[in-house]
Amino acid sequence: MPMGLSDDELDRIDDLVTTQRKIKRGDVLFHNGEKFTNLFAIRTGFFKTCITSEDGRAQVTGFQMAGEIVGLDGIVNDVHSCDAVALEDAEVCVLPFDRIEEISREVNSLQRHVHKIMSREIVREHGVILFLGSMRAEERLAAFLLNLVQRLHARGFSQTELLLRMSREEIGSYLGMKIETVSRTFSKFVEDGIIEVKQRNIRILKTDALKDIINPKACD
Amino acid sequence: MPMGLSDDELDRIDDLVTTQRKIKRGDVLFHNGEKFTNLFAIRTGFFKTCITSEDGRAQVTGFQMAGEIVGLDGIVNDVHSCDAVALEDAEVCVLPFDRIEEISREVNSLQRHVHKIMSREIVREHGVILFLGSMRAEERLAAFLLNLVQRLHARGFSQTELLLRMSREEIGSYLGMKIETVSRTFSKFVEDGIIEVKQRNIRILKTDALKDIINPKACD
DNA sequence: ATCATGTATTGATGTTAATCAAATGCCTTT
DNA sequence: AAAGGCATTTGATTAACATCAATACATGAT
Repeated sequence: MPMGLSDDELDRIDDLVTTQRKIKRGDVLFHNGEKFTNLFAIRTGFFKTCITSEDGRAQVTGFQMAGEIVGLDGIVNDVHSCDAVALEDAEVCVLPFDRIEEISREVNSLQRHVHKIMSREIVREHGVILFLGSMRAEERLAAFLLNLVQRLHARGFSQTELLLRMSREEIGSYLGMKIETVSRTFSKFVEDGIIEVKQRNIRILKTDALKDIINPKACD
Repeated sequence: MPMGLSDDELDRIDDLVTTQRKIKRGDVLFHNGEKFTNLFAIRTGFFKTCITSEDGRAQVTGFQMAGEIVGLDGIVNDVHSCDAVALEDAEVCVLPFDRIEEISREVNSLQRHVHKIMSREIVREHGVILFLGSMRAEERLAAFLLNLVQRLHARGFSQTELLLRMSREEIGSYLGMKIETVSRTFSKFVEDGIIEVKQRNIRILKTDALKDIINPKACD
């Protein structure tokens, strides 16, 4: 939370971060139906959030990495409505939400920050809705890879290389396609010389080609 | 906003609702790229929100009716990232967001309310992601109809009859399917005796059948 | 009422991705 | 190293939906 804050304000925010929690790969940070009391700021590691409908249909709704906040779904009904699962060993800061509300009454910049985080999540989901509603398989995977690499780059990682923390199945669930289609689409990108794939290691050879797939160049 | 509030608190919230705005059918309440300053509470009428990607792909992200709030997408970057269009003549309360932040510092229940509204929108979008990612055409349309009629019923309207405010095209965009598929799916429901359709008037004959479509009964 | 325009339905065909099925490769355990 | 269990890839077929095309219907303007 890098903002111009007074010492006093910083102290207040320090109060907020009381506990940390370590989560092992595969473990659940919170699950659907669990009482909501905390938001979680991811310090290290990688998570997925997923919902399950009554009939057992599962859907990955997002992948979260260091610096991002999970748990916002729980605020509305004081109950979490999705699961958050660690895709690798992780550490999170536990942020009691009643404390957040309390402090954000006094520290304007925290209040603003909380609002922006929630709004950002809404806008992010708009993007997911866009690609699920209107893109074909290749476009979805291209958008997914570009989004991941862009977020990783913002954290100081390579713009061209990434290690997928999730399985093909989880990618498929997120992108609304079956595992076979995910695999075939990766293979197609490799054939076309756009990426290299070694298991979960991806090297992007032609970023522009990925962009072109999503946003085909008008030729007239 | 029905909550136990003191007179003083109610006065503060009255302050908030300074202006009302009338919007004609087809007119835009706010559009992508416009500076964000206000949220809008829908008093009467019906809206759609939609985003457009760079290459002109359009996607309806939601339909909003009386009592719901639009504009939350604008908070994160102080710029709206979608369009809100009236599908019928409408009236909205204009809620300056800086005033909301100011007052919600003092009136805890307003603060809580704002947080819940934003969280509710996040959870709603999870639901959209679920059906876009994992449901087939019939399931999507069934879920759409049930959701609409349930929201209308909560506002005192019929549980079985509804007037669609949006075109087949807009339904299709929201549900990630083409207009022809929307039309065919309506026709199929009519053939099956599940609904009656007269243009945009829908009468639901078998609510349970719609529920079964989404959530097929296990038979073993 | 008639015409024009936009909206919706229906039919025939094509494309995309799902499904079914098998094989391959990787990683862990013994 | 061998065996077993997953995850992934690849191939063949099918199902779902999109596209193309034509028609019907409804609404508003003249």
